[in-house]
Amino acid sequence: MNLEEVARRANVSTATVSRVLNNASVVRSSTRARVVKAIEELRYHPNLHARSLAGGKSRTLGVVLSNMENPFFFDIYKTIESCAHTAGFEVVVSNTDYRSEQLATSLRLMIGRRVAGLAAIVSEMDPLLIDELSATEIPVVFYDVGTPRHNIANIRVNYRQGMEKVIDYVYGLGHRRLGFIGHHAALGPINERMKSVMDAVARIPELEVRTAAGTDSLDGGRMAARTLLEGGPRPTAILCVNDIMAVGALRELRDRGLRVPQDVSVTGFDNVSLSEFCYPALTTVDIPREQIGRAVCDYLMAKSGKPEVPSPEVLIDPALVLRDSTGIAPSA
Amino acid sequence: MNLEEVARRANVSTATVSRVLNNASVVRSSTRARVVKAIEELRYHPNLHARSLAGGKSRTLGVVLSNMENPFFFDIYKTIESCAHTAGFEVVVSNTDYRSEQLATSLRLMIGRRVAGLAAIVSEMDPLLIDELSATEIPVVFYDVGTPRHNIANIRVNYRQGMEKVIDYVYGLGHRRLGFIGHHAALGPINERMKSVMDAVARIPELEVRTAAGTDSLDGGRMAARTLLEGGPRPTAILCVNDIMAVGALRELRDRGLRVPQDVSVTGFDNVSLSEFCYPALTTVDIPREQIGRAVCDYLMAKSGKPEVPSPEVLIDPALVLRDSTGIAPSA
DNA sequence: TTGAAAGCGGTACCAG
DNA sequence: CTGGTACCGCTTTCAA
Repeated sequence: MNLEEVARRANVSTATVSRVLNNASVVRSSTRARVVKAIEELRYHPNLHARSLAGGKSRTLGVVLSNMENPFFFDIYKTIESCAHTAGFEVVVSNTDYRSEQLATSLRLMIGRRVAGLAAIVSEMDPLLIDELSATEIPVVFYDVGTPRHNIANIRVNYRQGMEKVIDYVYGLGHRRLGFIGHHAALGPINERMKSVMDAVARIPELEVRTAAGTDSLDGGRMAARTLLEGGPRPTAILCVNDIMAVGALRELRDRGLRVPQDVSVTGFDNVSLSEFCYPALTTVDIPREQIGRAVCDYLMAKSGKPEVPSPEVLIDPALVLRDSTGIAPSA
Repeated sequence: MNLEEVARRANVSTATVSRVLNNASVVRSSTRARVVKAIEELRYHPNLHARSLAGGKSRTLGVVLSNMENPFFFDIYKTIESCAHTAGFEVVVSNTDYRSEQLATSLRLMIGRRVAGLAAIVSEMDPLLIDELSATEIPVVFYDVGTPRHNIANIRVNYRQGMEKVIDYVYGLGHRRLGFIGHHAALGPINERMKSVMDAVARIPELEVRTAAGTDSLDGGRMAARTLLEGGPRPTAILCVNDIMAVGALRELRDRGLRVPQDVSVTGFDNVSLSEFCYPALTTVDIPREQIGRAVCDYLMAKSGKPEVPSPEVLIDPALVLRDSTGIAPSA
């Protein structure tokens, strides 16, 4: 089923069918009616591959995420999608599961699709891949990783400042023995998140911290908490790299008969919706995911076509959100 | 950047470049090396649109979901994706947010992409859209909706049986005044889910039930619970259409100082991971999402190409999962 | 207002 | 083993 069949049935040329499909206003309305009729009768659906091949331009944004299952990423994605849709762009998404090999695959897939713009909301980034992207003419936005380059913009959150707020806060509550739960990708010493925690702790000599890692999931949080609780003196406050791991940690504490926050305080990060629905509601740090998504999307769509557009500046100082999972350190 | 430029640089024809790209084994290794070198130097990435246009076949599956944010849908998607990937298929996904207009858009998008197979894991389906799909030669699987047709298979879960189990269980615990929380798409009297609940309740004359609806989200569950609790005599058991809405309901009950399960029992549905991590852990019904995803994927990939493949039979009798959110009816 | 035809970037068949 | 070339389905001048 293609243009030609439609054209034949409507007694017009393929050019004309193409015109009504793209509602060029030049078509006489009687002709248009005939074509529309043929299209419906034939249940014709234009081949999008042919279209983008012939047209040259894309009107599709690519979004690559580390873990769509984590609402943090999903919320950003959702914002990008709705923002793109209202502007008449499509969005195609891909998940990396924090695997750098999958990242390469996903990114190349997007390049192959000749997306109009590419958002990489991922934790890790191979410099060679960045070169590869930079060589294309596709506008790219990275979140929280890498540095600006040709056609590559960056948008970041001041994770460090957020972490400092958390640590100062629990310190103020009398906590001295801390635990930090991260996912594997966030726990290497090279990692920005890890460094932030360590540096923030190092500012205060009385503080000590032990770390543990799991997968970026509810269960990963539970497992990491288990490791933490079985691997040495019990921390009085457990800081988590994000909310879902914190919810996992809450579960483990509950299973062990430890009360939150009376026995152990817990903090999350991101302020995803779940952080308010779990029990106890999580003290966390708000990362404005909508703002991030909007900035990414606006930039990519503006850039798509235009040569130079200012890089979006979103280096936010995230705010602490106090809820019920933190309290005064026990026996303090 | 295209085949021709690569070909020129490597002093071969485009046909040969195409061959090394598709690793046809016929290419002399010295030639191949030259081509590979050119590809890398030029940072060449094949245009996937051109490829699928020329090739004719697709190796991409389309997945359309009502609400990716609900882990129920996401888990199915994830299974399909991993299943497809290991078979060398790509997956492209689209969300409808329960909006039938968006469903039409999504489905047409998939048709336009000439996907090799299409999974529609959605709650509602316009018969006209089904006709439209049936007219294409794309193999389609619907979940829980519609009936088999040309090129259209169906896969369903015995929701009714699951609901009956829940109701019999809470009845056995002495509950007589029930509340049911659904999302809007699941609450019309035409809806299968709604009917299941009503019929299951009707079997037992002593039972009465009030219903409320919200969006399919944590917050929707909370709001629906609020409606239920403010709109009449308090139910002693609140049955929810799925787990995330149940978690939302738990929150509302907590806010009102009602203890679960001492004052009110709550049940979920689906048995998503969160149901085990919330507090109290939810009594729910297990829907084998992996099995569903696998069946969908296997069918579509088998069908893609072959003319007739048996329709996947997954009419499961889902199992009740007892946890901590249900108990004996108060003052019973 | 409409049609003819030249691509868009690949694939695959047919020769050589 | 390699090259030439006819498509794949659509868009887009250029003429009529």
